[in-house]
Parts: sequence; C-alpha cells; structure tokens
Amino acid sequence: MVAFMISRRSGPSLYQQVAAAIRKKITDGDLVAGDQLKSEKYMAEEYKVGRDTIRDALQHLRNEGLIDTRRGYRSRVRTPIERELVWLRSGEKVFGRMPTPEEREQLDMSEGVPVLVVADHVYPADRFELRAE
Amino acid sequence: MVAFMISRRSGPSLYQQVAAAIRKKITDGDLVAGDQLKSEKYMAEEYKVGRDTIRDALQHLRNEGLIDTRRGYRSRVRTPIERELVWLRSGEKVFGRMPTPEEREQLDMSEGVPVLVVADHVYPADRFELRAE
DNA sequence: CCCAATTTGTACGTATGTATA
DNA sequence: TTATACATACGTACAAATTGG
Repeated sequence: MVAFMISRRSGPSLYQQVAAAIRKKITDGDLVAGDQLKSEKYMAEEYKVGRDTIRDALQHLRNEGLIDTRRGYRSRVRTPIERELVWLRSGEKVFGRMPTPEEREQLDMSEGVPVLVVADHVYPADRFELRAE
Repeated sequence: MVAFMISRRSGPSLYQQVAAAIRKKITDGDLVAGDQLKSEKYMAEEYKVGRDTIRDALQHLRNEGLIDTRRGYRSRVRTPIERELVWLRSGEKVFGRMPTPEEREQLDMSEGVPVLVVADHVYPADRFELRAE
C-alpha cells in the first residue's frame, strides 16, 4: 500500500509532499516519540525521489521540532520534554527568537529550537515555560 | 582585501565559514537592515565555493532570523520590527516553539521565526512581546 | 504590456568525509 | 574492521518569480 502519492505535478514541491507525508505519520501516531525513521536512502527509493529531496524534507521537519537527526544514525521522532516552569515577575517582558550559533552550542540545543528571552536570561523553548506570578 | 579566508581545512565546514562571514558583516554593521546581499552566484564565485554551499549558509542565516529571501530577488538583511506589547495576566503560561506550516502560512511569517503560545493564542515572535501584568 | 535577463527554488547526480552500529 | 548512515560539497538542469527595459 502506498500511503502517499508523491508527484511532481500536484502543486507543492516534492520535498514538501514528502515532509507532509512524514509529518502525518507522526501526528497520526504511526510514528511515536523515539521511533526511528527509515534511512534517507530507503526513503528516497520509497518515494522515488533523490536523496537530496528527502534531506530537504527532513531539514524542515527538524526545524519544526518534530525529529532529531544525528550523523551516522537514523532520524528519530523527538521526545516531547517536560518543560521546566520559570516564574515571571510582574512587569517582566519576554520575547522569542532563534538562538545564535554560540547559544545553541552552549545550551546544547537541537537545530530548530527557539529561545525565550527574559531580562537577558535565555531559555531553550523546548525545556522551559514561563508563568506570570 | 580578502575579508575572510574560506578554506576546507580549518575546522568548520565551508557553509559555516560562509555563514559566519556574512553574519559578521551584519553584526558589524557593514550590512544594515534592508540591504541586499550579493546574488548566490556572485557569492559562490567570491568565496570560491559551489552555489549549494552558499545556499546552505543562507538557509542557516534565515533560520537565525538575520535575512529574508524571496525567489527572484536577492536576500535582504531583515528589518527588526517593533514588537507589539501583549499583556500577560497573572497565572498565564507562555512557551515557545516553531510554527506549523499552516500557522506560518496563515500568519504570513518568514522562515525561521518562532511563535509564542499563550492560552491557545499564537503570536509570531518577531512581531509580539509579552509582559507580565 | 511584453520580453529578456537575473535570481532564487527545486531536483537530480556524484563523490568524499565522518560518526555510528 | 566493515558496513551503514548522515554531512558536506561539487556539478547540472530547469522552473518560477522579480526586475527593468
């Protein structure tokens, strides 16, 4: 059974179609946290596209925080981490942005994870949530 | 004058070196908000790397929120937008994440911009900041 | 308004490096 | 050690959007 028809001539680009197919598997629960995806090579053959197209799709899924990829190891569905609660004092402002490469390094963050900034404190958004006092 | 030596044999990958070079131009003020970058083709020749390597670098800069890219038009240094203030009521929680493709579409967001989520409200992080009452 | 040049987007192929199993 | 798998980097080609004459 072919779950998805990946075709050049149906609107979205190939990598977007592939990304949508994998995204659906995750949101539908066919793939759950910790599950490995197939290898890029395998998926390239499965969807009949180039490996580059698969990598494009995976990169977008990484940037959505859905999967994690390590060199030499297949991509895995990310485990939602319990967010640590940080109290926000009255009057304090918070905004979000992507981390600098240095911050990503220092805070050991995955690609595609934003940060919350409160009074010069930088919180990885996948591990912290803020609550107004 | 060659501002940066891009070389295969000095640690970081080529696209990271290129990204660092362009990032420095922005943080140093050699490129300011609204400025166009050179074309990918031009930069590929300038740094003596493939266009693919330039594109890799630009994608990372997009994901850091530093530049904006439109098809058919050169990449531009992003204009920092004044963030609209939203008040956070006592007890309300906020967390950050990357938007889904649908949210990105609906909210007309650039690639690489996270969202702030407060009680099922989704705020593009480049246009809103929250403040505890 | 149309056309041509420019520029980015997508997609393929190939090769080699590096980390993991 | 060997095989597998992802990362990087080069190339080519064509599609699609924008710009400017």
